[in-house]
Amino acid sequence: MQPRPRTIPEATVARLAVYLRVLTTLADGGRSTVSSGELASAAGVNPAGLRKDLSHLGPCGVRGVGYDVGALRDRLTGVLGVGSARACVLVGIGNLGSALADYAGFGTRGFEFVGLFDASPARIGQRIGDLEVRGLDELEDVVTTTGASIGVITTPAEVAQTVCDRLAAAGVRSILNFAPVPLAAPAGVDVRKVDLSVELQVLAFLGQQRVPALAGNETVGESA
Amino acid sequence: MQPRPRTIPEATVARLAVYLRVLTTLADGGRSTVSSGELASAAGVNPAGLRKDLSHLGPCGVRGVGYDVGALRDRLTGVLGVGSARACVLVGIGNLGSALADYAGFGTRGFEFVGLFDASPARIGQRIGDLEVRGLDELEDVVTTTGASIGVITTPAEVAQTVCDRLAAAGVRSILNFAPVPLAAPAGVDVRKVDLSVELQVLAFLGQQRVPALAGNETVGESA
DNA sequence: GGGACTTTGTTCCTGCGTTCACAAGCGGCT
DNA sequence: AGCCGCTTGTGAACGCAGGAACAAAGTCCC
Repeated sequence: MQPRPRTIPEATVARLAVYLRVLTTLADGGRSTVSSGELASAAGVNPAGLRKDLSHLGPCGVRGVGYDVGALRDRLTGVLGVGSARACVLVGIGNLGSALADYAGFGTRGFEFVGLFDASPARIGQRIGDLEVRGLDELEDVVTTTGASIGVITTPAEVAQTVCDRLAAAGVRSILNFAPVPLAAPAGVDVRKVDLSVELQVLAFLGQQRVPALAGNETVGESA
Repeated sequence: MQPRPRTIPEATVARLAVYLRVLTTLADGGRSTVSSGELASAAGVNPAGLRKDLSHLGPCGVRGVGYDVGALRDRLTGVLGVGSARACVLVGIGNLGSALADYAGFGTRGFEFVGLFDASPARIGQRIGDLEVRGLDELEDVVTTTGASIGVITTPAEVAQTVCDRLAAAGVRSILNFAPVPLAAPAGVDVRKVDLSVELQVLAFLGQQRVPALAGNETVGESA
């Protein structure tokens, strides 16, 4: 007797986040309703798939009309859990870490960095945005005090596992890993990996594989 | 009569890139052979899946022994097309773009940035690594001259499509897009998207969804 | 030289994600 | 009030990725 099953496929969740972004843009533009076709093309997905994704949160559209932009945006905000800002810590303030700490796309989406950490004394004390880089020894204190639930790892590969262990022990329950190593975490802690060099290598392979095909270029395709 | 079908699943290609990285590390350590189990655990995947992935490039192991580290590394290098360095251009030298331009993980993996571009006069002329940031008007010239086949977009969302169009017209055939918009490219041009804020939102959702479950933490799991 | 053990390569199967196609429902027009 | 067009929501089929189990093959030991 539960109207909607509690499990939403991970691939769907990723697309819901995209829909939310598009809806926010539409709402800022004063738009009141959207059809699934229009929303799907703005998000770069199939209209039927979009409707199926949205059906996971119960009926939220009006047949013959479409979806109410504001209502759907609020619904997605609630489901994705970005209604209240989430505290995040970032470990490893190299080039990539600095960029992420300053990345506007996070702050405007319900995420707030509450601690930046690095092992190098040269970086400790440096200011990025309105935060000061702290030493790794303060990691547990800050996580406990702020109740941060998300950790981002941009350290060298060699220390990533150690940092992961300390984050998990301190109470962080979700970890985004940019280091090129697989991380083992205790059950109850989610780890997602982003591997930038792998992305490039996949591209290189696809490009090389396509060369002998000599594909024509008369049509236009949608790519996510 | 083609011993190996020319199509390798994209998910497999991504893992092959990971295997290549692990193999390089092993080779540097002087290791001569590896078993699928060991390689799989180092890469964070299932042993059976690893063997299936490798089977796409024909038999390359010795039963009862394992895989020759050097030979397999060379084979993967060839298949992935990173034998010769690939020329890349990067458009949008903000925080993220600067970090990528300096990211060591690219240069050591067969990718070389040959051009950095930005629209802001304040950034033009700035040096990053051994390259100088150029104006967008030089984009086509540099792509043509260097024969760059890969483009990386780290611009604001508003101009990403325009940059994509210019890259494709100039001859770039693979594009890595960090801007939070779906890009349309001509057929024959591959586009891959990396959306950092979506990754965080998925993490936030998984974390919130897990709260009512109150999962125990007695076991240890592998997370990619 | 033969047997047993180890490890690969393959095959089957299960489950998930995606897509297509249709029925149900709502607003607007006559 | 009734009809029509439009759009959502859902059911079914297809294809793909992942995992487990089994057979082939090579090596080491007796």
